[in-house]
Amino acid sequence: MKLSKKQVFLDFAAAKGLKSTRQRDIILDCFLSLPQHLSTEELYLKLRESNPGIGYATVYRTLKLFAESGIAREIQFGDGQTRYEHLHVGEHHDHLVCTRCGAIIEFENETIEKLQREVADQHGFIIQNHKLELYGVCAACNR
Amino acid sequence: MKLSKKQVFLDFAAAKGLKSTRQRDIILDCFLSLPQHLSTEELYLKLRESNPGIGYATVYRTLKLFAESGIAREIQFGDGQTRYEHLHVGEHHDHLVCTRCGAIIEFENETIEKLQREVADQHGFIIQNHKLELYGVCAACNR
DNA sequence: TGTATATTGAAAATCATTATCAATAAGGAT
DNA sequence: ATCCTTATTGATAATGATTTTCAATATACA
Repeated sequence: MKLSKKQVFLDFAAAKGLKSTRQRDIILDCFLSLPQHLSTEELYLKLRESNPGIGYATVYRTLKLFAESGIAREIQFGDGQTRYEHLHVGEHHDHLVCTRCGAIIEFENETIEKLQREVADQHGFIIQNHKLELYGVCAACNR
Repeated sequence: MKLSKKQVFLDFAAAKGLKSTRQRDIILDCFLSLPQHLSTEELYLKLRESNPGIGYATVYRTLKLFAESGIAREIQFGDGQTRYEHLHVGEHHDHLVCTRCGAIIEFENETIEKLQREVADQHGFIIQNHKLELYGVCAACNR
């Protein structure tokens, strides 16, 4: 059975000798309960609603830990803000980004992934991860 | 016959009513003579070697114009700096980025592009451009 | 309970980029 | 050639996101 993201992070923290803190627990629960692609600031504002005491720096630090632990991934859509999305180990998806309304649609395509691996092989390159984003106008915007 | 990038930019500038300036000419020549994927700062430093008078802001402004004119494209590899690469109209390539030595290898794959268009079609999405980067360890580094 | 160490929050610092603005340069009109 | 309008420049200040600093506090374990 697959471990929950929460457990994955707690294991990571334990292995790294991190102490468990109230703030990290709160941020973890909040992060997991919210939708994908949140920017640090969005999460911070959300957190403040129920926990006014939490500092900006702590949110930044904690999100970086999430990324390091593998339960989240940093993404950038060119708007100058780093966003974080949930991530199961081994899971991967790519994005359609609407340049008009900002909507983000996720997709997966195993054929594309296979071709990527072939390209990498041809160059003797070992892929760790990848990023694929298609920018354009979404269905709702182009009518 | 295909227009040179230099001519493409000059046409763009003329159409936009921009005045031609010594600085822009210098920056254009320098940019075109240097390799791909230069950051603004790298180009700025290179320029200063032969033209100490050119200001930082001018380099930023001019590179933005290059991107607007279509002869260059902004790319970001997650290191916090915007880079610019040369671009012929209609030309497109993707990147293998070595996370160990920082090497950037370009590739093109028409099959992947076709699949991308299919994915977009399925979502009623009109692609304007795309970004595909494979991060990993290059051949030179993994031996 | 004591102690070593990780963590926190507030504020200052940093880094890349952008805006401001007075001085200058270009390109046409006269 | 000179005037005039407008774009451009460079220095500097401002911005916005992220990081660092550091003293105070909390945690884990002996």
